[in-house]
Amino acid sequence: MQTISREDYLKAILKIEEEAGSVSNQSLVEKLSTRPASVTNMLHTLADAGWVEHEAYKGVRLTDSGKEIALSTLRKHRLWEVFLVDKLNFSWDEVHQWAEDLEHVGDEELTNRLDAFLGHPAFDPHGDPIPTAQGQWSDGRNLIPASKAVVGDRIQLKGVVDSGEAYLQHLDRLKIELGLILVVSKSLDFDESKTLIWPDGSEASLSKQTLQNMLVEKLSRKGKE
Amino acid sequence: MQTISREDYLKAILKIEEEAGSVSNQSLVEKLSTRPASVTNMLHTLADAGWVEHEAYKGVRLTDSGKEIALSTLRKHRLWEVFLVDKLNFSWDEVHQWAEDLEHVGDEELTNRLDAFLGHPAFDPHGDPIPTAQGQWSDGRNLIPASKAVVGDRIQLKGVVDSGEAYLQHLDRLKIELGLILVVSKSLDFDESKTLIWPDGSEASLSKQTLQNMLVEKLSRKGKE
DNA sequence: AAAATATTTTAGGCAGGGCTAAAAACAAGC
DNA sequence: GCTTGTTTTTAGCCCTGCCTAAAATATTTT
Repeated sequence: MQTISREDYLKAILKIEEEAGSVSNQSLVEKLSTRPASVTNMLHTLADAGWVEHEAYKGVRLTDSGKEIALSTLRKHRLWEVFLVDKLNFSWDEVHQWAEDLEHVGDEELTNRLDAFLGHPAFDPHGDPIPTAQGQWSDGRNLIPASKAVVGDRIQLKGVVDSGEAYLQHLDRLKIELGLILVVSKSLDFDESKTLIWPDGSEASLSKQTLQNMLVEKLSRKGKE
Repeated sequence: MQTISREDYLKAILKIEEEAGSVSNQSLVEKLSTRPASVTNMLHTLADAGWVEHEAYKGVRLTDSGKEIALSTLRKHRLWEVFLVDKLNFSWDEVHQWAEDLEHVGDEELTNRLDAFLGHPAFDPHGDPIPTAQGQWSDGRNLIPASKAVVGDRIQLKGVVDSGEAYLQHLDRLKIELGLILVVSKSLDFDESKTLIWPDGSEASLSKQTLQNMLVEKLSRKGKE
């Protein structure tokens, strides 16, 4: 049985704060696949440590020190993911679980050396931004879901909303990977699917679902990036 | 507080079996810096899992499956040490603790990829042999403690008996590292210290203690390896 | 062989995280 | 404003590994 650490909770709270604004017990139950009572327990632990502020029945908020730990853990996680993909040649759908373990190893010094060894990557294998050693991680990019692209657009895949194994493997089967440039050739309004053209000239139609989870950068309609 | 895992116990039992032949509760208490009751507890756990055979008051012995796990853990530990030194530029006295954590991450697949990435190293940064994926790890080398070398011998440092921080840092201060070739120029029988000559011509006298912990290969008295 | 010493095991607890079942608080509907 | 239903918390217990203190077994000394 894989036990969920304090850091895992902090990371989850951080993500939910961003996605939804407020963090309920329920939202943590879902994100972490655990039970309400376990969450309540842990929130007490985290509050006692000064990492969150918790008001019974009202939800939870990261304190500054909690956020610092969450970002530092996220940084380690994403750097190790880069290591696993770039150096050990794992594919992007295989790395999450190991990174989950690796993120609990090492201190700031080790993390910084790993960062340097990897060449200070800005994004992980799923296109998620890697926080800096100083805890900065404003994305800076202006990405939109591919579902928002219209006919004629040249779009480049820069990230995914869902980095679950199933979805990533689905993209693999479609020969879609980070950096790939596609052109929207047709848009079926009734079911919101779109037909896209690959650089090699082949084309295929992607479902609304698939498109919503692809984060793309819109390149100029004809020219270059 | 850093908790000692089952694998750590198996590794310790393996080492003590080799060093001393039989493994007492006491020997584990010392090697793992813990308490007798904790050891007894864990030995029950390990025996229940079928990894050791334990007879009360008589000692403990690894089973085949226990030995397999111990060797596999040792392999992971030593490969990660190579990673930390070769890739992240840590020094040989800094890596043990992190490797202790890293060895619990990943499966055989990850370990084999790490092994390949590192170029299938045969020895870790302290000169200890790295077991193969098949659990082989006969050393093959014929190393002797430097204390056994006599005047005129050319010796090359290939390993250390004690890989504790203090000893390794002591060697660092003496500009002694793995691979270094020294020549024995003088031997003081009364306190068993020896004077050695470095490749750059400088010389220094090492104590019996220091010499006993250096594992060297005796090169031909004049020629090459 | 008895006494004294050393080692190992049992007994009983602590802490971290997890769980179920039941109670309490909040939110909605009428 | 009361009833129903959902969410959150409390209560009580499990498991792993750790600990101390005390009892049991070995070993050594006399």
